[in-house]
Formats: sequence, C-alpha cells, structure tokens
Amino acid sequence: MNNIAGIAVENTTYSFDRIFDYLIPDSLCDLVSAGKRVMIPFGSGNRPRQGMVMYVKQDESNKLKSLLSVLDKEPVLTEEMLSLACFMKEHYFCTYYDSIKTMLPAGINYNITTTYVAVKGLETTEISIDEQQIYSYLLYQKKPVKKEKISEALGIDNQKLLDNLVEKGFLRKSDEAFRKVGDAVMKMVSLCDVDASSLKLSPKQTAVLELLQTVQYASVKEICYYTGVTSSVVDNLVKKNLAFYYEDEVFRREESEIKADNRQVVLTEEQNKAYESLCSKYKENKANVSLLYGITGSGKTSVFIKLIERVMEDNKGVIVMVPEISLTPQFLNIFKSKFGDKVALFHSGLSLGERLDEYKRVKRGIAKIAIGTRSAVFAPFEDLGLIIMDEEQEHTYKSESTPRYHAREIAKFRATKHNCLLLLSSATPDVETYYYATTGRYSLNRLTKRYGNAVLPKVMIADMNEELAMGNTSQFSTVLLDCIDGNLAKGYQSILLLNRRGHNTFAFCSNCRETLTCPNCSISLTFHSANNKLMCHYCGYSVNYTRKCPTCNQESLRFGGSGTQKVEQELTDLYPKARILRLDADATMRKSSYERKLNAFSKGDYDILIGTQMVAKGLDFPKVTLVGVLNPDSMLYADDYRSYERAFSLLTQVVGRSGRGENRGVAVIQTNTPENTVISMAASQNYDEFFNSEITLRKAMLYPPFADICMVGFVSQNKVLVSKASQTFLDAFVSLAKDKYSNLPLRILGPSPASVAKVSNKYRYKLLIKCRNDKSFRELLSATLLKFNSLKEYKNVSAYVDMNALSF
DNA sequence: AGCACGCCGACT
DNA sequence: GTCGGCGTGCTC
Repeated sequence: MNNIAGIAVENTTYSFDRIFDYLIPDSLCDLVSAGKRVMIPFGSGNRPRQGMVMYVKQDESNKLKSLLSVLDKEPVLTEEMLSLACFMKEHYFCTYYDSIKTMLPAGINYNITTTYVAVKGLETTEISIDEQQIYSYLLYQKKPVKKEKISEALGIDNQKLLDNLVEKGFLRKSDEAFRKVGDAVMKMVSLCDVDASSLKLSPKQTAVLELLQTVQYASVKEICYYTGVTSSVVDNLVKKNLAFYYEDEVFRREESEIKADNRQVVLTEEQNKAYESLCSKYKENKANVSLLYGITGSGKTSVFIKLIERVMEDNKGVIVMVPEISLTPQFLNIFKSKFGDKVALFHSGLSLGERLDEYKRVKRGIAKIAIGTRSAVFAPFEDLGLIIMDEEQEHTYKSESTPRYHAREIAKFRATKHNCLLLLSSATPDVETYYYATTGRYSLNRLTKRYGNAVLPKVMIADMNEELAMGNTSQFSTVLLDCIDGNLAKGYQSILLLNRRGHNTFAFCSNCRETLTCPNCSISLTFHSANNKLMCHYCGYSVNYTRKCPTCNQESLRFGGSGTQKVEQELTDLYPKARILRLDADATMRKSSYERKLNAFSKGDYDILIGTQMVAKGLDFPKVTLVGVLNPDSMLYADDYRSYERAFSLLTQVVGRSGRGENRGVAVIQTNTPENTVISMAASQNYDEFFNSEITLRKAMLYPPFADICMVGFVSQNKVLVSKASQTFLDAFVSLAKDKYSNLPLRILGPSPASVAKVSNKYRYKLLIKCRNDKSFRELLSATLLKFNSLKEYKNVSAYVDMNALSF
C-alpha cells in the first residue's frame, strides 16, 4: 500500500486540467494533507510546479512520480473550499487552480522562481568574459539570487550563459517558491534635488519634468494620464538621476476613528416582524434563502444588525457583501461602530499584506464578520451562520473574468454546506430572485414604510420631444431648470444623473461626418477635458485632441454627445454661482477621493452633484430634495434582455435619493420615449407592477428564470478565423447534442459578432444558447469545449463560457 | 502552455 | 553523415 495525493496543478489549461495522482514519499507522509500546497515535478521535463492537495488516499499503484515538498504548515483550504473548487470548475469551465486562486487572498500565493547560487573557489580562466561577470556577481551576493534579478542587475538576459555555468559546475540552480508581497503598492515618482536646465531632454521628458516641478510628486499612473506618455519616459528620467521611484503606502488602512456605538437597535413594528421571521429561518439550521425586499429608506440595515447580533450569540461567522465598497462608507461605519474588531474588511483598496491579515483574522476566529465585495463570499469561516447580500441585483456580484462566477451562486453553495441562512436584500430585487421568492423557493419579507417621516418623492416626467418642439435644444428641460432654480434659492442640494453608456463626449468631423474611433477597438473615443485628450475606455488608447480630422485632414472636428464634463460646463454657464461637483468613473481617480468628495457633498460644500450610475447607489444625503435623470433612454434600449430590469432598478434607486430628510423630494426624469412604461413604473416606484410585466415577457421569450442563457465567447486577432471558429464550435456542439444529449431542450442564437466587436485589436464573436443549466448540459458543453481546444487550426482562437452573462 | 520525440532539409 | 527545423502528442 502506498500513500497517494491527488493534486490540482497550477498553470494547466482547461484541456488538460484534472487531478493528478502523486506518490507521497515516507519522509513527507506526516506533512501532507488535503488543503495544503505542495511542489511537484510536472510534464516530461519534470519542471517543479505548485499544486494543491485535493485528497489523500491509499492505493497499490507505484508507477507514479513523487511529491517534492510541502509549502504550507497548515491547510489553507478546508474540505468545504476544496469541494467548492470542484463545483466552480464544473460550473464555470475553468481549471481547479483558477478557482483556488480566486478563493485565496493574493498575498498568500507563491511564485515559483529559478534561483542561482555560486559555487565558491573555482578557477575562472576557462569561462568567457560574460560568464565571469555573472559568476563574480553571484559570488559577491553569497546567497541564491532570482533569475530575474540577475538579468536586471547585469543587463544580460541570456539563459544559455546560466545553463553553461550550471553545467560546468560554477553555479547551482534551484526552483524555489517565493511569497509575493507588496504588489498593491502604488509606484510613485518624485524629482531629485538637481538642476536639470543644462541637460538635453526630449519633449516628452520635459513635459513630465514640468509636471513634476509643479506637483512635487505623483504616481506613475497619474503622470502617464496627464502627459500622455508611457512609463518608459519616466523610466528614462529616473535613469538620468533626475527623478527617483518610491512606493507609496496609499492603500494602508486608515486608523479607524469610528466610535463604538453600544446603543440598542430599535426596530419599527414592520422591521421587527421581518427580523422575527428571518430569525426563525436562521434558527432552523437549514440552508434557507430569504429575500428582504424593502423600499429605499426602509431601514434594512437595522434588521441586518439585529440579526447579526443574534448570530454572534452563537459565535458563528457572518459574511456581509456590498456591491462596491467605496460607495458605501456610511454602511460600513455602522458595522464598525457596532462590532468593532470583530469586523474584517475585504476590498481592493487594501494592500496584499493587509488583505492577508484580514484573511488570517477570519481564519483564526478573531474576526467573526467579514464585510466586502463579491470576493468576501470566500471568507474562510469554518462555521458560518449567516450570509447577507445587500442590493443583490447589482452587476458587481458577477465576475467578468475567469472564473466567471456569481457571488450569489457561491453563497448558495456555502449556505448549503454550512446549513445557514442566505439573506438577499434589495429595493429592486433581481427578477429571478423575486420570482423564486413569490413562488415559495425563497422566503419573502417586505419593508414597505420609509423610515421616519420621509415620504416618497414627487416624480415628474419631462418629454424632451415636446421641449424640442418648443425650441429648447439644451440638455435640460424647463421643469428641471425650474426645480434647480428653486433648490438653489432655498439652499437645498440637487443630484443629476447621466447615463454613461453612449453619452460621453465623442468627436466627429463636420466635414466628412466621420466619428473618431479607437484604432484598436470598435468604440468611439471619449474626450477628457482634464488632459485635453481623446481616450478609449476599453484599451486605454489616447491621443491629443486637435481640430484636425484624421480622415479628411480638415480643421473640422466637433464634439457630440453629452458627457458629464459637458453637462458640468453647461450648468456652470447657466448657474455661475452654483457650487458643482462632478463624479465619474475616471480610471485614474483614486478610491479614497470618491469618499472625500462625497463627504464634502454631504456636508453641504456643494449645491449640485453630477454623476453617472454611482451617484444613484447607497448614499444617504438628507439635504437632497431634487434628483434629475438627464437621459435614461439609451439604457432602456441596450440589446440584452436585462436592460429593462437594469433601467428600472437604477431609476428607482436614484429617485429614492431625493427627499430622505424632512422635506419632501422631487425627481425629474427626462426622456424621448415617455410612452415607455418602464419609466412610468419607476416614477411611481411600483416594483410589483414592473415585475409582473417583466416576468410575463421573460416567460414568453424563454429568458431567465425560465431558461438559462449560456454565452460562448470567441476571441482572436484574426477576424475571419474567429467567425469560422464559432461556426465550427456550433457544428460540433449540435452534432454532439444530437448524438448523445438529444433530450436536452436547446435553442441556439448566433454565432454573431459581440456587441463590442473589437477590443484591443482582438475580434470577438458570441454564441448564445438558451438551455437548462444542469449536469448533462454542462457535460455536453465541456465536451464540446475540449473538442474545440484540440483543433489545431483554431489554436489562435480562445473560447470561453459565461453562464448567464451580464452583457453579450 | 511547455517539452520531448520524431521525421525531413542544409550543411561540415 | 549530423545539426536543427517545427509538426504532433502528452502531461500522474
């Protein structure tokens, strides 16, 4: 009998990813157990690779390779998480290690790197000059040095020299696993204290230098954004000793200044009813899913707190998920003040080290409440009592890169394993969720009363066609302007929402009618006034703005559309005295600055807030009594089945921002299609009416929850190949389906180009399959995927599966 | 994805 | 005769 370990191997591809069995040598027998990471020899070259022990078993077979070493003292994954990795592979068509990497904090990962160390006291006459240089460098370093560091230090990148030296016995080579730490720090650059005026510099270098002279220091990212150079220009300045790099600890967690709040949470009658019902579900110790459906401002948070306090009595773990952490500071502060050190935060703003520490605090049972974005669903609790998903319909809960999981599905998996309660909460639930809640699969609790005396705002719909007929060509309807006037006069605050999609400022030529598009993507370029550049939001391409049209060479470029920056400009012209704050998703904006700006707005430093989606979510500003939605139409007519749902949800939420304090709020929705019922239903905040019309449509059209939509995406540099590949995939899928899975109900749409057909010079195709996402369908799809991967002619086309994708 | 094995052309 | 090109197939 031999001890065998089943290993999930790192860096496999989907086509050959499986559990590989390895012999456990007697010397490692006591150290190896499921959930620990190990080093194994892999492939014909027996190169050392990292792997995860999935199970340990006894077996006769002895023709196996042996494990090399064990990396972890303690298991980093529990049995539950190991089975979750298998679940994710099956459901999201990724490799075992893809799932494992998603579950663990990045800072815990090991990097396998080749190191070299010099053998002392050898005669160097028989080796070349280059080899001597490497040898003496390593001799001087004394300890093993990473391969990358050698080439960095000596400026030589020659594997052959190193191999020769190893062969001749001058160096010893080994592959070692290093913990990567500190990846999340921001690379900053600052000027050296030298006079640069005598030096010859390129125009780009001068631009960077001048910028640095005015701001003293900046992150490399910011420099590149404002001057439009690549980081190599900054590299050169550093090489010339004019500037130096350092790492800024911008992401260090701020000292929490939140005061403890020991006051009892007092619930209203309605809230208490919901709490009692949820509490009894919790006490069943069964895998229950409940929906807490409460209108905006109905005090769902108080119910959460009370419920968590109850779970704390049993000393069980709680996971609280929020859609976007930087937009929910108020929500977080409540938890911090109530539960103090028992709270562990998980979000992208933390450094790797900090994240790792929060992870360990949960693992060791010090922290009992994990709060964070979708990745918090993997918090390593061994005894979970409750999982809360706030605003469960939000798209941020779905991962848009491998593995393409939805946090709600993972939460359900974990709730089943732990026999605990999963609480979904929303003012505008996902249509699927509400369907399950009304059909009895989930339990349903409602909060229908707004907290305190707040009344729902009065909503007006402004018909922009009428406005145009009356000669108003501006972006603001007369009603909206009247309301803004009134609010400014009374000293109240206003929020204006601008839908982002399709409403950025684009440039077009008034001579040849050409719109400026990104050379790498099928997307029009967006104008940024902050740096006077046209930029692509997909690949980051940027070009200086001039009036010259690249197509016809006339000085005839004009702006179209209405980006937030343009709205801000028009508003400033109309109200020169108003204090206006603009918020949008500029990639360069730091997370903390959102919080700062929103704080300033909530303190009353501004009169008007203009922004995209993000101004609609989660924030509570008592002094806001007017909300204006400038143009929701493009959002309604996007080409996927969820566009109505998204539009309704966003409109309802943003309207709910108005009048949260003592004064009744007003909301104005401007539209070119006032006849669309989604707008009127959102105006009256009538979710049930919306749900009924939407669910009828879904049933008739066979959309979720009545079917699953499986998207197979194809990406390639080659436009012709990608289209052919998708057709070949379809043919293979259909023939396999007829052959072995003839009883599966399938409806196929496509293949067709993706809605953004080209991104970063890669062409994209999609295939949509309406199906029932069950085991045999996944088998069929997996088999097709494996078959497709084995086709040589399509090795330059990558295919991926996205189940119930957010956009096509 | 790598890496080895293997079968054909250009070369000392 | 052999060195090296990259087509093919496997990874415990």
